[in-house]
Amino acid sequence: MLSERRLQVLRAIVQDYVGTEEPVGSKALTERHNLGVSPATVRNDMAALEDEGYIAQPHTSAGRIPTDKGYRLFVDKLAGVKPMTAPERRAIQNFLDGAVDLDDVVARTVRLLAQLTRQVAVVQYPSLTRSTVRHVELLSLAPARLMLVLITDTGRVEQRMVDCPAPFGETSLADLRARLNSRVAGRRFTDVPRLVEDLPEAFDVEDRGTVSTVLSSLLETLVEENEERLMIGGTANLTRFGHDFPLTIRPVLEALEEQVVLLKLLGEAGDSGMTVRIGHENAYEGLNSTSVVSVGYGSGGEAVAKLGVVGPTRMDYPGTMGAVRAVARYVGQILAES
Amino acid sequence: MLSERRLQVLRAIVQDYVGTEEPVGSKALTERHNLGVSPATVRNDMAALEDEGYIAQPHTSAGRIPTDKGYRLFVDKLAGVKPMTAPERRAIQNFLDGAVDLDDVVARTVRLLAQLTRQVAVVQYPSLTRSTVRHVELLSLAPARLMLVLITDTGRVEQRMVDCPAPFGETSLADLRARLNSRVAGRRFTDVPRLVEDLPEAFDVEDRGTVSTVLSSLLETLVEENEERLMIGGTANLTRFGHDFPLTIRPVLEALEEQVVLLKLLGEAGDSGMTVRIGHENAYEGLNSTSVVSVGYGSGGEAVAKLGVVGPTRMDYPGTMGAVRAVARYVGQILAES
DNA sequence: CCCTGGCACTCACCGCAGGCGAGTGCCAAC
DNA sequence: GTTGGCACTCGCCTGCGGTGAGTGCCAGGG
Repeated sequence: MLSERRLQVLRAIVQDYVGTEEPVGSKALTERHNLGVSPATVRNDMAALEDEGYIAQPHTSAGRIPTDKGYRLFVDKLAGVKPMTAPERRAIQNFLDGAVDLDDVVARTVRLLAQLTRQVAVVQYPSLTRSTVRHVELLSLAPARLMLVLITDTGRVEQRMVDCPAPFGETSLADLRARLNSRVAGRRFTDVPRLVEDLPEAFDVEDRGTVSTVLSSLLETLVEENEERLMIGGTANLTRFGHDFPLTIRPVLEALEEQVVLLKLLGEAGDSGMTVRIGHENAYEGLNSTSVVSVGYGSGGEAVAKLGVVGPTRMDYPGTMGAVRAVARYVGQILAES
Repeated sequence: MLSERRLQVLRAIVQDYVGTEEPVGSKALTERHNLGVSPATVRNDMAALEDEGYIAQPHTSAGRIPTDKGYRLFVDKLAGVKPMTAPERRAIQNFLDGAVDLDDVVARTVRLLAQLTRQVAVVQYPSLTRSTVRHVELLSLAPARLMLVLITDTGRVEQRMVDCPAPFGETSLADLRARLNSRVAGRRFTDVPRLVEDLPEAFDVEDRGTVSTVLSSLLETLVEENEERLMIGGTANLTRFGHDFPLTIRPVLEALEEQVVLLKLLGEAGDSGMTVRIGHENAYEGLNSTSVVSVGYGSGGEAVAKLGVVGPTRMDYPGTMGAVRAVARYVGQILAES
């Protein structure tokens, strides 16, 4: 177990390194933080921290930089979440309040997060599978061709064509529409399959085929996970990364383009509370020198999707976590209102 | 007027520079292209080309590189559009044929373009203002709250909430829905305002307020230009740019995030045929060292939106133009079929 | 008049050596 | 356990020739 002072030293190293982006030495540490001990003592502590794998030196005779393990300890034990100031909170709220529809909410959230954290922001569209149904609409486009429109409580709209096995009259259509809505409106997506199971039985024999087709189409829409979409922003912030450019930035850009990767990443993060994945903790290789801070957000108390930021492992964790948490909170509010 | 051989020299310079990314000298030119003259002669020609502003030397005693003006001449007079090979065309078609809906078409197109050109691809969603209406749907969410859903022939769906001045009965709603669709279904967006002008008059006095509200909401949706969306991909290709990194890449990433800028850029490009904007020809400063190749695409003979790529001025113009044109063509076909 | 070979010149790039200084590890003393 | 001292390491910067690709100019030949 590390002594209290050694933890303080580690904290100071992380803070200084994040600030200056340069390896930090024992002398500079004692000057900038009043630890009450001499550089020599700090050197001993640093040697111990290095033995434990919390810090490392890029070259002999250079200062120390935190390792992923060091950051991990810092995040878990040494740093809190820095709350947003009142003006910042107001700014967030004002910025998000102007949104006119779901796309706009997501777009604004991405911009906001990117600006606040000066890093790459990732926002997942509210997931279908965890939302509730606001309305199901059926439109007749041709005698045997319907359009199914699904509207969620988060304002998302999914549509899909349905080719019917047999022509389907307007009366039957209205009937189906009414029955469908009375059963599923306001219900959670996960409950829908159970709720509509026996619906075909209420219809005439000749219509049952069509009803079944519509229903399976509806269910497909519900489970279609690959419809999970993302919005990304603030990629220009990647240029602030470091000096060793192309090598660092390239795999990150590639990862960001692979939405599958990002979705997986967000999916793996814990469902409740904030998750911080540091460097090699990210399964995807391209993100081995970045950290991902993510958190769920949702309209009720329940998370329907996630948002977060991707940045260098050398990031201001307390500030970033504060911003991510605050934004998630306000987005949740906005969604609940609309 | 430049002699034929000088044009050949310019063409050779552009080709070599694009290939090697290094300033090209007189000796190397005569070796790689059989111009039939000696290096000394080429030097004279180069001096002339430099006087005219088509090429420049980064430093005294270095080779020449083309200027924006040089590229312009190259694109206009010296280079054709390199057609895709048959296998490439098949690959494009196969890749796009798998798309299941509009989002997917656009997403696939972006990926495809980015891969083919190894540059940043930009695809505009089919614009509302030039498409036709497939269906308008009205849903009653609450007594005085409706949802308006607009479905276009390109498969795009726009929705919008409407708060009514007075409660609106189901019968009136069905009536409005029917009348609205009979007037606008299949018509072009630009014609809609004229077609629905006198619609409120057909309704009872107490409903007219609501009908007007719905109609103005519909018209708003139609003209709302900022709803024009873009999809961008292949940003990782920016890392292939050059050696002088952060400086070059940053403003480009910033420009790409500003969808407004890109939309303006695409909008300014000619409506028909392919447009190439080279370096400083782009109004936006951040793109002064890039070229934008864009072209309209559409389901009929008519362009409903644009797509293109953004890359360094030092790009393979014939190849890029060929890819952009081919992709636009196939996307048009796909849209027409669906 | 245009092309060509020759020639002197420029200047970016490379590798090398030397000096500087931040930072370290170790040790003896408190 | 802490401290000051000290020798050592090594990355970084700077200055310095050497090298070579490339140029501009000029005089001579088709």
